[in-house]
Amino acid sequence: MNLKAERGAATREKVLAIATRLFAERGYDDTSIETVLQESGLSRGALYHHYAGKDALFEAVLEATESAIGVKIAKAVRGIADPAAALLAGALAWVRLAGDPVIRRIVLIDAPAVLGWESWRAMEERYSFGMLKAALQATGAVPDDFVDLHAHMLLAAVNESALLVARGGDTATAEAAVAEFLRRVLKP
Amino acid sequence: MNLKAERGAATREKVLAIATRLFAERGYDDTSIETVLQESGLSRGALYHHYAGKDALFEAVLEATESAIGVKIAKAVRGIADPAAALLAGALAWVRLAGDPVIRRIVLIDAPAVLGWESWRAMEERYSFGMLKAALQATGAVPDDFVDLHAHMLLAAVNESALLVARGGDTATAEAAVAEFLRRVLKP
DNA sequence: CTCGATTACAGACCGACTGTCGGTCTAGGA
DNA sequence: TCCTAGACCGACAGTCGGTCTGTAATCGAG
Repeated sequence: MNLKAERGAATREKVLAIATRLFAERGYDDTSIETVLQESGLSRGALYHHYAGKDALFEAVLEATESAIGVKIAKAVRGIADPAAALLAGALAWVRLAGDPVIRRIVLIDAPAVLGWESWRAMEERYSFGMLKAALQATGAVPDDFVDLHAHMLLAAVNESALLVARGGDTATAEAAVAEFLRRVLKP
Repeated sequence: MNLKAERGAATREKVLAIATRLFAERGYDDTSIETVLQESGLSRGALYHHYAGKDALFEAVLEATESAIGVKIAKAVRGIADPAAALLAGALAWVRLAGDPVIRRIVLIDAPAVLGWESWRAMEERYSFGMLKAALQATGAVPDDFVDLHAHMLLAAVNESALLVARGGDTATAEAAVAEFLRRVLKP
């Protein structure tokens, strides 16, 4: 049971890569399973053998993307001792990452509508939001009662900046604005 | 040109109301034109005579909803002289409004994915965002360079709180958190 | 009042898409 | 060697958005 399992994994990976590209380029609705099939050279049956449906395929793509983001942000924060500085570094890294159209379209725009807000939120909790909340808690700058809500608001604010940059806004200004915004929120 | 125009307007209004309810209950994707047709007793031809397509119908629904929101928030702010206080009042009103599933699903979740982020942003600009930005500018609490970006971030943050409340969070806590958040952002 | 133009509405029809289902093939353990 | 499980195949059904042709009623000009 090795060759078979490997082949299966390779197929899943291939489909995942192609689907990621297509979802990012055209969005979820305008990406047909048919196209994924054509570009991957796979048959319908094969695809539906690995993924339960179009939704499930998207969810797998999202999961992989979020995971990759988590790794990159963790790398950007590594070695920074001061919690506030780490928070800022992470936020800025995220703003830069969201310039990537893949992340922009899949994670920020389509995901809530496709998965439903609940599932989307649950996944964010496991990745970017979880990290941000822990960092915010560590700074101790926010009353305990508000840590959760303020973490949500901060993440939303930073996401918004990322989207603005991705639309073609000035990156430098956006990063300065995020830094200033964060400074204000962290200083009572 | 009166009876005909009136009948047309009445039809549009009727379809709009039904579509609004369905979009809010099931979301854009899971609402079929067929269902709208059944519930309104209209024919396909009639609907496509008034609206260019499903997208256009959704856009009309969104426009009407945003407009209604604008009116309500303007009412909540009316008579408050202090810009910062008005900003806070408007934000809290918006948080409460977003408890309405219609607003939640249509404006905050589906709109960006259906219209595309650009068009969604353009419409927000004409309504809630436009008001928030003007109010923020009036407070003079934020450097001119950052007014636009901070307005975006604030709106996103407040939207997020609204979504959390709508999911079943504690309204009182959320409002307190928003107030505190706003206070921090406005005080350099 | 007459008559062409315009508008509201009707519903058959088409193409595209998603998801299902019975079946084939092959690797690898018993 | 045999037999099971998993990878893969492709025809098919059902749904849905959108188009097209046709009909009835209203409107405005003459």
